[in-house]
Amino acid sequence: MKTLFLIDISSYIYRAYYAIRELSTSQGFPTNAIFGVTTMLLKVLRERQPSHLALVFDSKGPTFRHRRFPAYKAHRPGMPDDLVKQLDYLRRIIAALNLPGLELEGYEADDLIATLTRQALTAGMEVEIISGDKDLLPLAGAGVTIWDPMQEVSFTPEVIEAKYGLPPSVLVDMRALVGDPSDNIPGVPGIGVKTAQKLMARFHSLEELLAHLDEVKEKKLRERLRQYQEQARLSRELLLLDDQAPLPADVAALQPGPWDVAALGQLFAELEFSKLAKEISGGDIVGDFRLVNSLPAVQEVVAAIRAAGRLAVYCHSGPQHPMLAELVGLGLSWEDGRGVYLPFQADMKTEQIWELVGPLWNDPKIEKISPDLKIACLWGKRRGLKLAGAAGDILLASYVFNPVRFGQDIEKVALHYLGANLPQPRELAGRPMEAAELPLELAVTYAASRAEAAWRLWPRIQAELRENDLWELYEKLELPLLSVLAAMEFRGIGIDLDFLDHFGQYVEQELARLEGEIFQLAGEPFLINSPQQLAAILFERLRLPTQKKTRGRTAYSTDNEVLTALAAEHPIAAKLITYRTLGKLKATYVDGLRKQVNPSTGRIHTTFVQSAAATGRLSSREPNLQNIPVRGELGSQIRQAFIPRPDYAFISGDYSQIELRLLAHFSQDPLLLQAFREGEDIHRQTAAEVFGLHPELVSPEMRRQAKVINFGIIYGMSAFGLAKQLGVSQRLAQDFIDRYFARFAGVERYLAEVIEQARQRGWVSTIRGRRRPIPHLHSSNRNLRQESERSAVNTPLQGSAADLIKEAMLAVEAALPRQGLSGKLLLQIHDELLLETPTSEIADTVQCLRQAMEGVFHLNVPLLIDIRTGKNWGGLQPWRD
DNA sequence: GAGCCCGCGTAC
DNA sequence: GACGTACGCGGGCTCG
Repeated sequence: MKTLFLIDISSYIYRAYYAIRELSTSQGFPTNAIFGVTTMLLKVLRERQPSHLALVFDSKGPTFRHRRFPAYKAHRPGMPDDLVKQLDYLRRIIAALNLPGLELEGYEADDLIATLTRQALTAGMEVEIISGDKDLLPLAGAGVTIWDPMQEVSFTPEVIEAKYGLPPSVLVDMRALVGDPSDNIPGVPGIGVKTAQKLMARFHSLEELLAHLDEVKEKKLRERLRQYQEQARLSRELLLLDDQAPLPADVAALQPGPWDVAALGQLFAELEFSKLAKEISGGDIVGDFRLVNSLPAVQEVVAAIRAAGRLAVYCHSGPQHPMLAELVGLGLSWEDGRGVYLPFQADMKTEQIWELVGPLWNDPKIEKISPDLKIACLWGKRRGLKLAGAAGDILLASYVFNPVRFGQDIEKVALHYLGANLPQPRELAGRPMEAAELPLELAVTYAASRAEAAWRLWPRIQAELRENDLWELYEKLELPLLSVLAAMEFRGIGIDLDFLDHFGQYVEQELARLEGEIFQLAGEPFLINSPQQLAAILFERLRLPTQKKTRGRTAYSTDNEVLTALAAEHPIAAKLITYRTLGKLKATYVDGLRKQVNPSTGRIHTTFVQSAAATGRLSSREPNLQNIPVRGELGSQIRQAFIPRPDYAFISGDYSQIELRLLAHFSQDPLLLQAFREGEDIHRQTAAEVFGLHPELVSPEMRRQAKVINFGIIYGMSAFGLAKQLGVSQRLAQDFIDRYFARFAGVERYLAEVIEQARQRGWVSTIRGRRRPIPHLHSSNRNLRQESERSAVNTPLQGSAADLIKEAMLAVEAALPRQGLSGKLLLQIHDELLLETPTSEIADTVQCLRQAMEGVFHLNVPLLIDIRTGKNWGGLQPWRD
């Protein structure tokens, strides 16, 4: 038997809008209702595969109920703007899904559903109503069920009877007694669900009840029913569904048609519904992907690439760094729709392949494109090749266009621009699998499709960069930087393993000792590293006073702040703090670093990720060398394990207060400018201004407070945050902030301008024109809005600092060889560059570094660096010229 | 056992 | 709820 599915679409639009957490595109366009409704529709189509279906809409104008009872639904507020905006997209998605829709002026969706239900039953069909609305429950009956796919509940007459104690047919009469304030249906005052259920169980209908009112024992109730009987009748009339709406009686024609997959893909891409886009994309990327496994065939490929003059590359390997792994194969593409795969594991010798392919790497006339050119550069370096003609890094370019949308994920970029699904290893193999382990024939598709996608993506992304004034940032800064980063990763940094191991042994002993003491004090052993178990010990067993909840607010926090407060209460707290510190050192920095040492070189090769941070900063991973401890006696021991090559020394150049200097530059605040121009200690100067003292009278405590205030300004901190940080009252913190802005009025004005501009155009920018979308500045959610304001304030400062140090890296790396110096960049730690240089060249290298870093941009204040040198990273000493 | 989230801690 | 940007560890949960 055929089933007609009737979808109460209007109510789902509202429900999705209110039920789904704030959801919008990276540009701030609200998408929560679109997403919710689309997900629901796809779920219905997927799970029920309906042959007959209709989306039923409410009519826009007044209905017979409004004419009957003018107050009907009178208190309903109009549709929120954020929802109105989404309707057009929904209309287009429904059109692309090719689903029939019904709407009739003067009728609510419920009436149309009732009418269609009657028609379908007459035509011998069953009906499934897709709705989450109670109003439709009376329709349930033989051949009619109501299903809410979002709650996964199905209402049959039996379910309804079990839930309400009444058959569906009586529900209307029951609700007529209760009324519905949200729709202004009056009902009988003083009668609730319970009473109404009882009455209906006894009398079975409103009219029966009114006809036998004498039989109602309770006097008050009886009188109320008598007094309000007309109102109850009116309520029933309003609630009763009209199944005689003048619809064409052709339910058999309500059939879904074929999807317009291209249109859907385009819509989902615009809306940034990457998961949905993937779900509907007719399938994997299609193309002609060939295995090339003979040397003559490789020669033909090379010739074809030379003729094309451009080459897209995908380096197929495991997830490890190129310095620790082997290349499995190369995916290559030089024309739309086609790609080849060169395996390094089958019949051909790796050396022979590289002999043929290497000249392509070295040839600047052949432009290179890749999802990740830095990796290609590194694999080349392993073979002694220099990657020339680097042009199109897909992930990097996508990041420059929008640093927050896709992460480092070629699959998402391809889906967005090409509407194509790049198959994952598990899709190809039918089970979870490491990419590098894929059997040859699957590796061909995997790698060649990625190269081919990069090939087609590049012109698209390149055009987008040019159209948005981002081309220069890409071409002049980020693209050349990737080669510098590759060189830094390739060099790695030396590690004194003996030192690290000895330190590790010491820490381990200390940990064992502390563990014993902690168990003693706790009275039982437990997992100290488990916040859950630790909280149980502290707050239940030891009955220590609880401090605060965790961020999820599910449990009591045991973080450092809490333990510090507890230190006054119980000796266990101080030991836990030390245990945590040491445990972190051991697990993350001793053991973690140990695992990353390249056994053949004794060096650590981090990966600098150029497309990760929303502000334009780099990040570092496996291992993260940008968060090696520096504070504390024990922490700095870790830095001492980092050493230069024999007869080399480390040089570190550290921008002094670069973000505050940028603040002075952007805001043009006279006092801040003056402070930096006079070379003052900026925190002391701030303290002098805020506390109204002569700088020489500023105490160390005042300076410390001023430093916190300065950081707070950069981060958009509130009085609450400042108070917490300083350990003063919120009132006093607000007072500090007020006095700061009274003195540095230009700063206040600038920060307000940044937010206002971001509000207007939806993004903020940095000194080199990098952009970051700030989507939620108009949000009605205060948290989200304030979070956006803080990002808007912080990003131009943090991001401009990132721009400048990146430029300095290019300058240093170019200047050193030009001056015949062999010092090399090893690490970047956001505002610091670490180099190693032959001991004999230290002085010259320092001068070169200083010039490069300080000369990178002429701010309205001096841009200064602090230089330190030394024989390990932990013991660097200030350099004196 | 893999994969994910949480709580926490490290850096700038 | 309340300070911006990252990454990584151990515990613990879910899922297969």
